[in-house]
Amino acid sequence: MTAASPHIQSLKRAGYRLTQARLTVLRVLEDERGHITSADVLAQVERVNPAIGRASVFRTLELFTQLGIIRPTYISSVTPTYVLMRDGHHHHVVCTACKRFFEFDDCGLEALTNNLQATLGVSISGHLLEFYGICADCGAPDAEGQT
Amino acid sequence: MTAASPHIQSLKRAGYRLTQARLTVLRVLEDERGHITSADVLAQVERVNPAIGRASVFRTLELFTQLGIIRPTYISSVTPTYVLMRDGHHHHVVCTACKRFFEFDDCGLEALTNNLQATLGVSISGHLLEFYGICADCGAPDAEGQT
DNA sequence: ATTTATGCAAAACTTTTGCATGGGA
DNA sequence: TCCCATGCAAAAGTTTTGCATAAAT
Repeated sequence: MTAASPHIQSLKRAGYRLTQARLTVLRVLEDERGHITSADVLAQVERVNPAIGRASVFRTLELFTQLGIIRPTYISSVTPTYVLMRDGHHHHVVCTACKRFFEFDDCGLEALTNNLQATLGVSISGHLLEFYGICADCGAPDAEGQT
Repeated sequence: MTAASPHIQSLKRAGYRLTQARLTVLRVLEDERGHITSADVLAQVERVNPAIGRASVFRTLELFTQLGIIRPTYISSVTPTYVLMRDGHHHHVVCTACKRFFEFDDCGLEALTNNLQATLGVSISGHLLEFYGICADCGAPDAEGQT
């Protein structure tokens, strides 16, 4: 009954109730290891617990975004892809051809973060770093874009 | 009538035609200095040239995204905010409270980019770096609320 | 016992098609 | 001239309300 996820902690710390809808959405997000479209969250939640309404899923996604638990990004299509912000940050490389992504941990942005906080007077809580490119599998066979 | 913007160059280099719709959308994007929602692009284009249809605006935004000229991101709301990718990259800090953003140029990600290309075998063409935080105006030096 | 959060289903929007026609190269 | 790209308007989706009720704390 104790909240295992640190995300649940921030939820309660912010004064929100831990409901079935929120717990289910969080589990779906964590099961997908942090990359999932809103449409898929909707589908998974319905599969796991059909009693949960779509509206609650969207309301939860918005709440989680506000709390910095997740971040919507556009990998492809209209539907946003949500990434889990572990420790407030997330980094990946997206193949613009096949839309696959490759996460990586070390971003070395601590210095820049501190620098920006000092320079702009902003209190930074997290970041998203997204690289775009063509993965090895999609690799350019044509000779057009030489870098 | 030569294309001044380097973005127009990449458009033509990729074999696409320089049409009124595309030129107008690009101008709107550049006028807004690189941060504008799809809804605002739509509105601005209609204002500048009512003859251009909504569908073409969306088709153009998608094309520009594919070409790496712009990148959709979620600053707030359902509507994506498009950022201009000058030289393929873009960096900013977003205040999660007032949604204002602060661009900055130096990201120091060259080493990481090379490292990722070598490690993952990906050919990287650009990146988006987004910091989240509370700006000086929104962040009360005093703990609680405003007022 | 209090409120907050939910579910439902329709309403509100945003984005996408299909196709004949106009406009670039 | 030859096609690509457009415009139109309806269709297809996705996300958001409003409100009575359920359920966390």
